[in-house]
Amino acid sequence: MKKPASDTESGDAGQCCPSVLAAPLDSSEATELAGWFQALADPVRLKVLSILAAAPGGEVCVCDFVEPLGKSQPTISHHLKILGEAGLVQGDRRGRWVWYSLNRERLASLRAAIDS
Amino acid sequence: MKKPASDTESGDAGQCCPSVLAAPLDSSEATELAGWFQALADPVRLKVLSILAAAPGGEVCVCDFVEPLGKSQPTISHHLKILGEAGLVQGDRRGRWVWYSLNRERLASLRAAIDS
DNA sequence: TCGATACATTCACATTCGTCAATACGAGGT
DNA sequence: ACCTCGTATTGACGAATGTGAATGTATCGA
Repeated sequence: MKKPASDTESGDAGQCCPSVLAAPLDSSEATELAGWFQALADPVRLKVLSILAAAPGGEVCVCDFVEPLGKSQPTISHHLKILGEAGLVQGDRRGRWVWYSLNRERLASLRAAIDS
Repeated sequence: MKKPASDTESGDAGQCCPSVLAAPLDSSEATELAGWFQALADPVRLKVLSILAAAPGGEVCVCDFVEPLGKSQPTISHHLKILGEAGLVQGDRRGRWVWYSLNRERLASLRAAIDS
């Protein structure tokens, strides 16, 4: 009822990504952020990220995901595509193999989005 | 790889919540984390959190979500339930109204889970 | 007690998602 | 050329999700 209407874009000057806790999100920002979090909302994809984070060279080829994840190769390829579209991982083809690596900047963006 | 690990209680002994980037997640940890992120994977729920974060007293009653979210009251109640089950918000009944507030500790846990 | 108000629950529906079998694509190796 | 291996895509299926109409449950005021 009596909303003080104290919102406004207080200090949102050109930040890197929408923040949940800054000001009321508009629809496009909320949808974009939700898409990124949706990429994290699956145990298989979280395992992919953790395996990538723990990999010595920071890179893991697709074939090395199959056994620890216990999923079929098409399923893993599907999840890698989703993570790639979310900007969380990127693949690099070398010969017959594709090596995936973590995009820690995007992960930091997501962390900043829920920063208090 | 080697990071200063300057965060506060991040001794990996008895940490507060699973971390994506620590070690390869086991299935139960991955499922729990995925459930929390899934609560964030919807634009309506992100808007709920942002409205709560911007509320002057830190509390918003359900009726005040209806207009800014543009969804039906049952739909909003549904989303509040999901956020509550994820531990991200909590409701307090006062008379005919229920005031919801943000659980910033849980949000901090999620932030820590993707901390690099 | 009755009616009105605020919120939660149930139900039904359309859409999306995760999964795998089958298949296609692409890059060596012979 | 072929064939093999690693990866991506397609198609189909069941399961989960977001939504609102209808209904249920409390709480307050008259």
